[in-house]
Amino acid sequence: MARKEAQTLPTGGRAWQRQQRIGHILAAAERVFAEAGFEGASMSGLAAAADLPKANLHYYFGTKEALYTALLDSILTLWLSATDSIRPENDPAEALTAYIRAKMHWSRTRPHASKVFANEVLHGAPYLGSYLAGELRALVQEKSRVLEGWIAEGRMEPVDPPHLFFAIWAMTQTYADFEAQIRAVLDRPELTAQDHAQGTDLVLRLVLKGCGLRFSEGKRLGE
Amino acid sequence: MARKEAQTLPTGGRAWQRQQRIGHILAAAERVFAEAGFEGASMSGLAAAADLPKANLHYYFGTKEALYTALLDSILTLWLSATDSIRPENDPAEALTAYIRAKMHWSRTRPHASKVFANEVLHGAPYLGSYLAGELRALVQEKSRVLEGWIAEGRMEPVDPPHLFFAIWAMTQTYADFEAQIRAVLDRPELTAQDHAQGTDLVLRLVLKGCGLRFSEGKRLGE
DNA sequence: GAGCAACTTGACCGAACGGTCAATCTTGTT
DNA sequence: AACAAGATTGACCGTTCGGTCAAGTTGCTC
Repeated sequence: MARKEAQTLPTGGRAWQRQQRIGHILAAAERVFAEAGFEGASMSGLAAAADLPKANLHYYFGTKEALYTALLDSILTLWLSATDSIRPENDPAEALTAYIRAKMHWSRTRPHASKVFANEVLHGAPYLGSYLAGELRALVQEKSRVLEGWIAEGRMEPVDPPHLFFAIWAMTQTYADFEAQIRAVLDRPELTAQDHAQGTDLVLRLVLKGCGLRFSEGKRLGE
Repeated sequence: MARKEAQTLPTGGRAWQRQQRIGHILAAAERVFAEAGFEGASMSGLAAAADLPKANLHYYFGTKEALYTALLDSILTLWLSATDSIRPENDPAEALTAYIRAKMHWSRTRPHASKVFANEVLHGAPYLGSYLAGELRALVQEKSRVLEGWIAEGRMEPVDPPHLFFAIWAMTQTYADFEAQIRAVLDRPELTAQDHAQGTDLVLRLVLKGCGLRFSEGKRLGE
């Protein structure tokens, strides 16, 4: 799956307007696909969410499947960028803290994107299978080697790196994907910034202490 | 949502055969709804999976929605039973270990049930909303008081109990719900018993050490 | 074994689905 | 101002959807 980024286009031009429309449609589609899933979303529903005629969506994307994969594609760009802090020369506690905070922040600010991804994987990743087995797997292997290096140097306790990633993904994304459950249990009309802060604290606590690293409650980077 | 259990029926009787059929249809529906979601599953697909004519499913359940909610209902019975070990008089480490092992075992043996539940919550829990806000919320409040008791007695470190439950649910259920992702990253045709054992070890490590409790790798109850 | 309720099922229905298309309007270029 | 390429859209199409129904079969009761 190729991922190309829009280079800076002269504002107001024909191609620029095209990018605007496509971005507008994808933003609406993210909401609809997140709430209804691929099968549950209808082209007329997607069109209504974008406030455009259905035929217009077909003009830009051809098929529902193409619109969906274009959306997945745009989401993956975000997905891969959060592991930057995990590098051999960094401090393990600071690197993991930064990674977890980034994932939690992403769950808070882009819950729909997380849900679209979750729905795709939940149903067997029919469109994302090759990405998972390719780019994601390679990324996990690379970052796992970094963790193994830290373990070998005695800078953290021996934990299985891939499974640690699974645990971190699960705990952080649950605040987006299973938000309905968390809201119900906490009896909130919607999750507050404080709920997310408490969740972040707990995830940091479990991961850092689980890896034998120091953890101090409520700590922010730089304190 | 009422939950009634089949009392022992005389084998081979009229009512007994009816229960058999219903159980057979629900078992097939669990697979189909897990793989396709509510909207993605079709009545003809459900009928094919159960190897019965479509009209026969309508005879027993009336509508697709009724079949789906009957399935959810049967799943919830399992869901609520795993927290039994969390009682004030038990040892915190042993209670949490038993709970996590139960949840992990359930992810391994009933992955489809987990996926159906996950799909429902992911899309806003339209049918499960009242259960989440009712029975589940009450259960979490009750068990949270147990944890708070342990914390007050100094038997574990202060962690936010509801968020701890969210974390445990997320980490354990991820081995069922996001199995496609884990399989891809680990490069497996399917998850092995050892993969689950390593996952269990990691979840136990994070939770026990995160709560300031002792953790020894590979430990089983009674060792 | 007659009668009846429970069950089974192929054929069918209106609605909604994803997708197509030709007619029309807009816009950058010359 | 003229023109071509791009963009817009209402109307339409074949398929599949969830659901219904009537005709037929089965099995329990008396």
